[in-house]
Amino acid sequence: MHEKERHRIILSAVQEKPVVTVQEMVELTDSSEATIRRDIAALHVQKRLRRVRGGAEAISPPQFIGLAGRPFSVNETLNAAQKRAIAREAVNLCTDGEPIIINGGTTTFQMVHFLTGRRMPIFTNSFPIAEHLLKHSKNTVMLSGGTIYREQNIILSPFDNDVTRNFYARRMFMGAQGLGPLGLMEGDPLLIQAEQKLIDQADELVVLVDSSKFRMRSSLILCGLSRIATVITDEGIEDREAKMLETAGVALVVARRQSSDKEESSLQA
Amino acid sequence: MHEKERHRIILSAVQEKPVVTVQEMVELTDSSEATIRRDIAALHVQKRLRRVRGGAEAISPPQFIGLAGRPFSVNETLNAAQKRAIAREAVNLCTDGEPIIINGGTTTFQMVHFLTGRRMPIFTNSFPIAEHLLKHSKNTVMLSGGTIYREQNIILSPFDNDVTRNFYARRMFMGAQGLGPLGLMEGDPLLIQAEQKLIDQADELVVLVDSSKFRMRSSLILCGLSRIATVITDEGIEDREAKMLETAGVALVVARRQSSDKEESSLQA
DNA sequence: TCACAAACGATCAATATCGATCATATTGCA
DNA sequence: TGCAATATGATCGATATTGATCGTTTGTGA
Repeated sequence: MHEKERHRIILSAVQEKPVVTVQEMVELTDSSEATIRRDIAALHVQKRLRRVRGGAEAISPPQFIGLAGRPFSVNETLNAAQKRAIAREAVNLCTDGEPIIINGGTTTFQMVHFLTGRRMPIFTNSFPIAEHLLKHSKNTVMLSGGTIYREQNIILSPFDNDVTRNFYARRMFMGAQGLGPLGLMEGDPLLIQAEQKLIDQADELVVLVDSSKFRMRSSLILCGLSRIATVITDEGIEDREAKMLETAGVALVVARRQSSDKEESSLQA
Repeated sequence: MHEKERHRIILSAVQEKPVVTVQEMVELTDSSEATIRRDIAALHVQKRLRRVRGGAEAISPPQFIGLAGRPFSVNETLNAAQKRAIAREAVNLCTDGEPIIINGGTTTFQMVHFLTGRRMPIFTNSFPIAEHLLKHSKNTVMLSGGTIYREQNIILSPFDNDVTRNFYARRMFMGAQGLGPLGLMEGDPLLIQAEQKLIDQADELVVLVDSSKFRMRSSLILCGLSRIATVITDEGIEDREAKMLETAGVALVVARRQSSDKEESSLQA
């Protein structure tokens, strides 16, 4: 990873959250603490961000947290490391120029950081994802039309004859609330609606779920395992669960966390 | 491969990605590192790109142009006071609960400041308008689907059977590049396309133009005067121009610049 | 206040990149 | 074809960047 590239990612991360820790940037850029510190110092003298103990913050505090910041406050900080590692693997599956669909969600949102240097047509129903990609990348961004639901951060239209139906991609990336033998599960009916609109617009369905999702159950089934091409998860996946995916013919990618994190205790929480 | 050929490839790569490494260019052109370095050096002195350690980056944006910041930087600062006064009058026409359509543009963008305390369904094809309303108001925001064009800051879909067709409003607000006896004129074909999609989705068409627009001419006619219900402009409008509107049955609102602006007024100082 | 852990800055070795030089290949021209 | 001019590729020493280590500073909680 090169200096400019790192600077881009760091600045993009600082836009996201009011304050970003050195550790987070280490994970994002896959470089060392020392390098990140040097980068922060350089960007600080360039007045592109403000250096604070533990990390960096955006230069202009009157920035509203707004929409993009909201997903973080709820459940983002907890499994952030896993989600990022999973998102990194997801982006690694992509080839420049190849169209993709990204369904809104906190895990899929993490993909934006790794998409900054890419160049491809990206369709999404998530306003924050579109916003971030527009501001921090040169990808072609396509958005589904409809009402913006603030709580779920997605755009949804009651009409079927939408631009959505005209976009076709090789891969679609999505998160979920749970993943079991019956298939992909979601809790929010609104999300189900949004996802079902997109799910047939791509050849391969790639599901991004941290390993805790294998033990979650939910009332609403979105689709069966057979529809899923690939699952990306973290090292917490158990053999039994991996076996289940294998039996169903689902490819499995296990994302390893880059650095030695002591958040390993997050399982008991 | 010839020198010119490589230069073309390198420049195109730099346009697409903000930063390109020497290694990537080596793979792209199938030539050696030394050659690429020479090429980069040559293009650097020609100011066609900027040389950085490890590769090259695009010369133009050392900063992210971003989206929300752009409309202001171009021609916003100059006529900001007028535009804001016009936008205030436009919002004054609205009633809470009554759906409206706001077409993208620098003048219509100013409406967002006066919509913060309102509560109505707002449909727009402008990403910055949607972004601002989401972050700073509680209005219900609806967005048209499609590709986001960065230059014009609008969202446009090549398909007609869009969610757009299902939203109907009492009023639609739009700007224009010019307004003359022949009707409403626009310069950018892309904007024309976006506007024509929306124009029939509202009863009343409200046009926001500062008075200089009466003396502007443009090649593309969007619609005739008869289609326009109301024109909002500033005190610079001349009698002859006001007469023209009256004859065509267009209501005219002249926005006076308020010295009692609660916003930061650029006039006082 | 003290003890402890996290964050920091400095240093140094490992690595990557650069610039210069020279050998080789290609092109243009007589 | 032969020759000169130029472009390209390879090598190597010089330089810059990176990552790890270690001692110091800062913040936190008992």
